[in-house]
Amino acid sequence: MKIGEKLRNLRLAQELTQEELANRADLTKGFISLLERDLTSPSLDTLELILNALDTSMGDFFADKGPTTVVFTKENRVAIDDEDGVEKEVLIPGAQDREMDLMLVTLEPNSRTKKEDAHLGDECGIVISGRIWIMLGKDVHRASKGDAFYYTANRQHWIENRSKRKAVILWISAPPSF
Amino acid sequence: MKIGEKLRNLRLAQELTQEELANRADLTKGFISLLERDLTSPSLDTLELILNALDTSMGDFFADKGPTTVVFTKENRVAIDDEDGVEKEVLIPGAQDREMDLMLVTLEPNSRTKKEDAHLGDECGIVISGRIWIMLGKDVHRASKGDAFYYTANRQHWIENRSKRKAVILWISAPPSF
DNA sequence: TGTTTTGTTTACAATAGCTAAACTGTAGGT
DNA sequence: ACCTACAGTTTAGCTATTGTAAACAAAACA
Repeated sequence: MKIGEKLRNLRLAQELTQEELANRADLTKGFISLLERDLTSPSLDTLELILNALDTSMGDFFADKGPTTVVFTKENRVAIDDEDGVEKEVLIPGAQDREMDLMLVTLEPNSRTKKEDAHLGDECGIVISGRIWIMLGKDVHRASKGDAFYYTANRQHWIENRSKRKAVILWISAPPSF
Repeated sequence: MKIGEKLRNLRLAQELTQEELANRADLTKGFISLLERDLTSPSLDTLELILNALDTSMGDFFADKGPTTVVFTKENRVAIDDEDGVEKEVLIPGAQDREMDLMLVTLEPNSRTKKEDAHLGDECGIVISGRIWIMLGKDVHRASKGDAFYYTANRQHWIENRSKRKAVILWISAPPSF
């Protein structure tokens, strides 16, 4: 796996020499040189030392790069099938190569989204209007207009609207799972 | 670094035996056993093989765990100082241990947010009302009500409202950087 | 109880991971 | 032009790590 360029860019961004980084990480500048040119590979422990010295983490380091399109208009939205009474629109299509996925979801009264199985990553969002019931495994959480929500998607989860009014939410998943 | 428990949980979640995972990753079940009990450490290439076999990625694997609080009401919001004419509210405080940060930002006409330096991670959001100008280094992107936006925060960036009407946006950062 | 399945253990070999030190290229000062 | 300092590169070498093979142990099943 090629990590050299990324490491070099991070080091330069912090205005460090190979020797300075090596000192911070308790390594040698020769090794840093080999790493940045992908002529060797560090152990996990060593990589962690280097990333700590660069004020970053494994998760951030391995997060995929973002795309070039910045603004996505309403025309870009892609509707996704879901349960009856639920209208799902991906606001930023092609999320496979992105860190997050943004979705606008409208739930008619007494409707619910498809159940999602546990997966890696987190989800969050905000209630634009109405009220929702966030189902996490066996746990139920209620959120009203203006409330935000956040959870790790390590249990089966879905969202219900048990009220008599339409609910609209903005739903974000990192990494994309929708 | 301890990755054994995480690997085991991922393997069990996919209902694989150590031998099945080993086969998928072109390794031996003995090695999987050692890994899951943190009695050895894989090389980066080998870890990548294993994570691919588990349908995940380095970024996801090393992403930090999420929190337990799920719903955040308006009372939880925390205002953040910014430039004149800009009102910033973190919707989910305590984002240090989360994958994403959610912020509601109101920009009065002819106002702008503080400039943020380049950092690791991505940011996205949606324009709730009004219009914004997304400044990415030297690039300018305009977004109107209903538009979503997404970018990698690898350049200095901030948001302006160059219109004569108030703008309200929902702004997400992964990992949190606000 | 016996068999199968799954996980653990360990000796071992190959090589990866990292160092130390010398070398190279560039920039700046005299 | 020469010298020095700085930053990066290169390479020989060594040790510990990485990963295997095969035997053993525990758990599950019939």
